[in-house]
Amino acid sequence: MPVTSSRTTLIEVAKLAGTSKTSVSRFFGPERERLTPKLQTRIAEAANTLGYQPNLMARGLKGGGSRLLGMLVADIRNPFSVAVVHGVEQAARASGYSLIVCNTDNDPKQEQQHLRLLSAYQVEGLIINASGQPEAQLQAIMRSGVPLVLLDRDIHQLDAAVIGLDNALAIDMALEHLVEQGYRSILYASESPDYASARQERLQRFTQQAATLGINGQTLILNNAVDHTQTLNAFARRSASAPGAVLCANGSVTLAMTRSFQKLGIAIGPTGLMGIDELAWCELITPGITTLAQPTDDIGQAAVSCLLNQLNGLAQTSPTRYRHTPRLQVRGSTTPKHDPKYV
Amino acid sequence: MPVTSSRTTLIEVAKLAGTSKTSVSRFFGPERERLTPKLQTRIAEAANTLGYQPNLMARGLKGGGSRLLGMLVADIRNPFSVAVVHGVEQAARASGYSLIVCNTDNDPKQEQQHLRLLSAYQVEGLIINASGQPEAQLQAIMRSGVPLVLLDRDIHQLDAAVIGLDNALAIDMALEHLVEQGYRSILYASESPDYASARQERLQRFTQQAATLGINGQTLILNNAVDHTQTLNAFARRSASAPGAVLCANGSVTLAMTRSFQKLGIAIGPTGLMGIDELAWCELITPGITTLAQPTDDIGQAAVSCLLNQLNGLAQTSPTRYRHTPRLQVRGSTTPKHDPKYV
DNA sequence: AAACAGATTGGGAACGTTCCCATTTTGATT
DNA sequence: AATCAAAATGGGAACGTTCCCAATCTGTTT
Repeated sequence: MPVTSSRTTLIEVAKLAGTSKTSVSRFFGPERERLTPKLQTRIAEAANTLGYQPNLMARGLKGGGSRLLGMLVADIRNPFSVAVVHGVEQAARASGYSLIVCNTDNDPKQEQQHLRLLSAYQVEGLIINASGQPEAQLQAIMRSGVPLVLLDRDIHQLDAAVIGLDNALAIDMALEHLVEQGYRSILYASESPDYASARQERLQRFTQQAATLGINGQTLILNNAVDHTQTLNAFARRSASAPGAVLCANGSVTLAMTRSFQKLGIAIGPTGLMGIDELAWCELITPGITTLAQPTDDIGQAAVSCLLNQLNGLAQTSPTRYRHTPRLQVRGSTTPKHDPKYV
Repeated sequence: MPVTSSRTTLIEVAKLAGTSKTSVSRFFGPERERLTPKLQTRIAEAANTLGYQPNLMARGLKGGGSRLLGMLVADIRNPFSVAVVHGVEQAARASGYSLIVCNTDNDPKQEQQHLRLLSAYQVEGLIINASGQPEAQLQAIMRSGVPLVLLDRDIHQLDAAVIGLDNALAIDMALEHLVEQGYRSILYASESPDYASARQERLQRFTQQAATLGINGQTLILNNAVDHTQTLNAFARRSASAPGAVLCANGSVTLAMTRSFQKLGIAIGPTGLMGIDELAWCELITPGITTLAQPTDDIGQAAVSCLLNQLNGLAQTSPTRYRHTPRLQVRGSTTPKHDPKYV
């Protein structure tokens, strides 16, 4: 056994098996069945003793396709993103694709760089959870024939499918639940919507529906420059007379709000607390935080199958939106202790 | 602008710039400085108007190296793993490498498959957080000259560097803190050590040090088959007379134990609770859970630089272990309310 | 037995790049 | 002006695969 053996190639396997490179190539491709059983075993043996691994770089070079999917994630430390990555990876693997995941840390600069990188690796499809609005780059990528799917966040002037939560429905479900529980005044807490379309949609639907339903709706835009505890405290104290609830636009907002509740000594429940995105610790905070869980595996799978459809020429007629339905996970944080005489 | 333009190549850029492919190749490689400024601008312009992207597959094929690092993660939904991935990615990017992350979901079968895949992509280095003991495969990879680093979990009979927490030190720090706080009886909760060397090391150090320090040390091995609440309950009730604490071997154990504390109505603090691994929610559980935070960014960086050293021929003389020091994050869960008359 | 169709196999070009080496250009020195 | 060294540039082979097409082999039909 050699101390350092450079990688074995197709040709060496062919030589050992006493056949041609073409046959070995076929053996490892989709045409294995065209080979005589005898030849197949001979090749299998040779490949085995040499420990042969096909070189996917070479395959990717010559027409065969790279069998790679690329994924751009805005924040890999966000549990929601990780859950979706997990779903995407499962689905990709199941279809014989591998995944390169790039994390942009919400930095448009890094986003641009990673996009260049991914297309340099000849990925066959791209799943984008954007931080900025890299429309120009993405348009160029689409023009070069690489299918592309947007995750959670839309991008203006880009004709691509968007996959994510049904944000309007989520807000509706949350409001319905909160109202049903007796809350009459609702504070919607969100990070700055900026370019994140999901945040925009949720915020917009909230203000719209609050008005329609005749709820006293307020919004609180988080922003590390400004301290939001004032607003929150005022809101909670007022709700001693009429129960109010805080609705959090996503997981990190839920984290921030829970922290603030504790710091300010606001009782959870009497003042309601609810969040979009399910998190492992939501059941641990007494009395448990009610959430809308996103079907992350479904979302990941949808992204991959959308890509695969495009790869197989089943291009959708027009860019579609795939809206997924959240699951309501009721816990104690949305049960006011009051006699619900305000209903 | 063509509706669908197949990818532009080096040659097309050369033609447009009125030069040879070699010069263009140099322009995009490390030899750019060897080119006349005039030629450089000419190439830059041509590449720009054509929107040229070097094809990394072709580069990887012909000697130039793939500039890819591979990483195998046992459980991507574990926040600790994600944090390390994040550190690795940062460090890799800083050195001009990209990262393919594969998640094995703790399944040795998938692990094997992903290892095959990664080496097929000609990764130049491999960072392995193993689920099983794929020694044979890893030995083959090392023999083929690909440097390799183990993360958190050692593998028998493999001469590779191991990077992770200084497990003995972590246990010592935890015990010291708990004893200082007045706890005299400590229950060490861990998942089954199996092949996970970090778990083994922690467990072993615990039993050893408990004996040395004259602490009443018990261990509780979690296991989804058996219900552990009995043991925990008995332990907590007994500690009404002499304060006891539960030490959790890692983040998921901390999660499980916190759940159990709540379900059984055990007061956190009077019965101590402490965990290895810092988690976002540990400060939210009243009165806050004391943790030993792992320096995940440092660990990720160490893994990459260890790989890079090997790539640059600075092979360490013998496989090393890089042991990192945890940071103690004290919170209320390790403050018994008792008058410390038992000290 | 000859002829033929179909299945099986093999040779060679091509993919887009890098690297070796040869060639040309530049500028300094005699 | 001639010579020479160094710098700059270019041509061609090679990397390991896939795919096209040609060559061979099998078994069946006339």
